[in-house]
Amino acid sequence: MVKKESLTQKQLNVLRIIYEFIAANNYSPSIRNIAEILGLSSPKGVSDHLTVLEKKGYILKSSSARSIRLTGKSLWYLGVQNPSIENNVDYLPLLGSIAAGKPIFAEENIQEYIPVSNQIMGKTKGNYLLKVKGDSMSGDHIVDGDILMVKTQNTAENGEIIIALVDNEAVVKRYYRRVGETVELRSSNPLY
Amino acid sequence: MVKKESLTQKQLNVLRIIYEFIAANNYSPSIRNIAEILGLSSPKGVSDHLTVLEKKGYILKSSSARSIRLTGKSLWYLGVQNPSIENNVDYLPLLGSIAAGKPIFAEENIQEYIPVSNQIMGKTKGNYLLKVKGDSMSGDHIVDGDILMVKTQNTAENGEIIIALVDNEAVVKRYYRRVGETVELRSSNPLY
DNA sequence: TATTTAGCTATACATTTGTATAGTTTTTTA
DNA sequence: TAAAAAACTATACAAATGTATAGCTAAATA
Repeated sequence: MVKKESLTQKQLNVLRIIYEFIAANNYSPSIRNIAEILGLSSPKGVSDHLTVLEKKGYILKSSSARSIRLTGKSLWYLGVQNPSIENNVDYLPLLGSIAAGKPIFAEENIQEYIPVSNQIMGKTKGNYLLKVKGDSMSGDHIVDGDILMVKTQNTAENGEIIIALVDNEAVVKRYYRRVGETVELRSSNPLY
Repeated sequence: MVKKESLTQKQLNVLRIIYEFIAANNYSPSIRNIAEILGLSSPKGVSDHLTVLEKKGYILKSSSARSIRLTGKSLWYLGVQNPSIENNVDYLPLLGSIAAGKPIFAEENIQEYIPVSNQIMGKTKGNYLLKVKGDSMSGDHIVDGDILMVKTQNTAENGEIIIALVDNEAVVKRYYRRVGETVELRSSNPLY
């Protein structure tokens, strides 16, 4: 939970200067760069500001030179595009449903690439987005036209919603392991 | 047409290291950072590489610390996303549901900031994410715990799903304009 | 073959840079 | 009104950092 951390006028000013410097140069300002823009004669003033801004969650910094990064919070607060992203976004392919017989990962089936936050999807390789066709999973509120965020993994728990490849077509089902080697894939819509 | 000034294997390697460092840290590596990754004992070796890479148009640098930037040419050459300027995601606040009486935009209600692709949300200001509480809209497959992507606009069409502020609490309903000045907000779950 | 380029080592050096110490003044807040 | 927080000045310092000097070897080029 983000705490109530409003900024003073001067702190906001420092944040703006950092944003503008990065937008103009593509690398972080040094503490003395900021001091000069503000007209301050000592680096300590700016250093204090940066400490507060980091504590309030508006910037990230390390001890190495020119390493100030703006967080999502500050980018939203400033109402600007991010010149340097805090967390990476991964471009995931949006897979549609293609004619039977062709594998879903065929290039004709990639509709577009959409950036998805790692905060949402994590960094696992092989993740993708899948457009749902049909209403066989409407009992789980997965309906026609929905876009599923699919995590690729090797194992599944009983009862989990999984994507199975049946005859090269992707089907969304619940996974149930049964006695022996058989596996049941169940639709959540009783009509199926 | 971009002129392809070819790189040697080692120069390409340096370029890759710079890309990966920026992608991981969001700020440029120092010359000695690169030397360490390459296993070189002197900064001069890397410095020579950077001079060549800049002459060939793959990087930009200045004399200040950690100021290496990758050019469009090198990003194209590497076949990767731009690690320093990501202009197609906006950071949106994820709003939760708080105790009655407090406005939903209160800072205590901002749970985190999540980057969302402009391909999904567009670039409208004032957009936000809202965590759903309760099942009054389950008929529209909006259920407890879902995250809604909310577009801020001034008008609504009859029958559209909208977020209304009732006593400072956000409620998700369908919007129906009726004769006269009254407006009906309807739940999609008949139990409500 | 002669010359240039690529790719280094080792060392040195002047800045740049983040951080610290020790204060002062102003503005908020309780 | 007293205390705390914010916002500075001035100075110092070690570490980080880009750059330079003076070499070396191997590969590519003319």
